[in-house]
Parts: sequence; C-alpha cells; structure tokens
Amino acid sequence: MAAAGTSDALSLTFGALADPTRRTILARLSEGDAGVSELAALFPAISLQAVSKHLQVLERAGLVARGRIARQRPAHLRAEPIAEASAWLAYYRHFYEESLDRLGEHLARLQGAGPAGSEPGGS
Amino acid sequence: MAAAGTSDALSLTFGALADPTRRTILARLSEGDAGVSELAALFPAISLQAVSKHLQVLERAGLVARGRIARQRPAHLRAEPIAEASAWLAYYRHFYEESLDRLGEHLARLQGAGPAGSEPGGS
DNA sequence: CTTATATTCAACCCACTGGTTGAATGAGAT
DNA sequence: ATCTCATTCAACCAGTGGGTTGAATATAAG
Repeated sequence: MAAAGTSDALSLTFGALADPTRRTILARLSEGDAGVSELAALFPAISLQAVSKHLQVLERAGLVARGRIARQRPAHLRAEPIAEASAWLAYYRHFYEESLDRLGEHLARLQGAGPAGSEPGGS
Repeated sequence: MAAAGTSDALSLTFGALADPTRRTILARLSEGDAGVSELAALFPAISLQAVSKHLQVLERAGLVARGRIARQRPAHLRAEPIAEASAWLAYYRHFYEESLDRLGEHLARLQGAGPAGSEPGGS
C-alpha cells in the first residue's frame, strides 16, 4: 500500500533520519563534502554498496545533493529538509519547555548524555 | 540487522515521526488526551486496530503515555523525545540559517561590521 | 587500448511495518 | 451473571528497508 513513492516530504525526512548510519553520514557531511568511498570508510562493518544506498535515501529526502568531480560523486549536505522538520517539531516546543521547568535534571541529562559516538557535537 | 529491539531512542523517535497518521495523532493529542476510538474516528479509512498499533509505536518511542479512565486508555502526549530530536536537529541550524542569511552576512562583511547576523528568533 | 578507481545496478535474503480480519480480554452498565 | 463498549492480541499478507554479493558502468591514468 501507500503507493511506494508517494510519501510526503516530512515523512521522507524523518524516515531518512531514523537510521543511525545515515545520521552519522550527515554529521560527517556537516564538516565537508565527501564521496561514497570516503563515507564508507567510516563504517568498516558495512559494505560500500550499502552506504551508496543510504546516500540514495538521503538524496530522495533532499538531505544531500550530489556533484561530480573527476570520477567521484561527492555528497553535499542540504539542510532545508532539516529546517522543515525543525519547524514541525517547533510546534511542540511549549510542551517540553513546560516540562523543562519541572524536570531540570532530566533536561541536563538529555542535553549532556546526548547522542553517543557517531552523533555530532565534536570539533 | 538491528537486533529487533535495539534501536536507539533517536531512531525510534524519528521512525515514529516518519508516518503521517502518527503525526496527525500527535497533533490531535497536543489538544488534549484521547482514547483509541476517539483517535480512530479521525481516520475513517483505517481500522481501529491499525490506530491501536500506531499508538503502540508512539508509546515505544516514548511519545505518548497511556492512562486508564473507566474502560478507556487515554493517550497523553509526552514531548521529551521531541525535545531530544529537536536538540539533534539544532546542530544543523547554522546550515539553514546560513543560507537564509547569506546575503546579509556578506553585506556585513563588506562593511567590516562585527557579528552582524540577524537574530534567529523564531524557529 | 588496457587497467585501475569510484560508484551504481541487480538479484536476493530476511526482518520489520502498515494494514487487514477475527477472536479475546477488561471493565462499566443492567 | 450478562451484556456491551473499548481496546488489544493473533495470524496473516504485501510491501519496504537494510544488508549482502557479483556484475556493470563511468572516468582517469598508463
């Protein structure tokens, strides 16, 4: 069902973001463009082809654009869909801001413990 | 292959958000708690059981908590995972803010001005 | 032209997802 | 106890998703 290619932009974006490998790819891309092999080197456990597929998912969601330099097809981060997702989430902001008032400690944990390893935060 | 129940919180959250039906449920819940039948009434096209399953997905992601009032199990919005997702996305904020503000920044630089940048404000 | 590099295509596997229907459970109402 | 409403469980189906391997397609370099 769901007609296979008919998902809306938000669903594509959240769907693309729902995978740790892809989030790591985006984090890497946030530090500069990179080709498939270069990205694949970050994931010794999975094949180059799998990374290529991840890139295609990100591309379909509009989160990366691909160029062509020599025989490479470097991926470039596009943040527009992230902005859209962010805007969608922002609607719920007052809910968690409310709970932040009551649960300051929990907030500290959310922001401090944060995404392990692969996630952004470095540099 | 992801070991079935081993996804991290962020993946569960984004995964739960990647479905329009579930996003609609959350939107409805943002206006007040509701039971399954009440929520199912919003989706004449799909069965009550399907809605119940969606609720379970949202629950697994921590986006809703369930209570018990009479013979109903009202769903209640929990925004903490949204806050986490928001925090993750926030890392990429400067990318889209940059493109929105690129012209302004460029002008500021030409004038030798300091940290001009327009206040993010909204979001 | 041949070879090496970078990436994609194709076929396949299996787990998970979104949906269905039908039966089972839980808890008020009578 | 029985009936009824609200919800979940169970079995099933088709489609998708993440992964694999092997072959194919550019493009650069010798």
